[in-house]
Amino acid sequence: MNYWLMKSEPDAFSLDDLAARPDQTEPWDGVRNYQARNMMRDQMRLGDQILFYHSNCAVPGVVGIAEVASAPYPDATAFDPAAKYFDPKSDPDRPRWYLVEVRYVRHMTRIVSLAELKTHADGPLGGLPLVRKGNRLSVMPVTPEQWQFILGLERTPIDAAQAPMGAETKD
DNA sequence: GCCAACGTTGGC
DNA sequence: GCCAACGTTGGC
Repeated sequence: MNYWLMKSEPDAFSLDDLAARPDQTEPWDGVRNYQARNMMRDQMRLGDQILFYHSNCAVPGVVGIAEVASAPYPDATAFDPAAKYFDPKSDPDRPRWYLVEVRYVRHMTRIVSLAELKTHADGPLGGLPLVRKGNRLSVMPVTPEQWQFILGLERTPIDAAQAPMGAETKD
């Protein structure tokens, strides 16, 4: 089994939105980045575990767990001229874009913020693209060690003296 | 809202 | 194949 981190803008599609879906499952359509596509198409397997990450929001960070709920298949939104992510270079005979379905597992007991994750960028999370400057990948692999470490952070209360700027709840 | 970092496009 | 221009991502 593999581990992943997947980003979503909560204004567009949040973890709550996923939990509210029928079967708590959603096709992860709209990915138009080759690296992200390759990981979904070539490496994701049913049951792989996903850190669900909220980007472009007040407190970016890992908000929950999801899992891969289907085999990869072509992203049909690329074929639809009316769709936001229409791509005329993709057609059903030679699909350019692929997706997997993602199923809700649970919310984190607390948000593990990007700011907090970054405090470990020179340690256990050194190899995680998310904490490296300028990273824009919306789907990335997570090692078993990184996965366990991040879940360990979840179980550890934030020490106020060590809390990164911005990790506190906004007022 | 700003802007740095990045990926893609297209002229040459 | 190079690279400047452009559009997008996403933290802050």
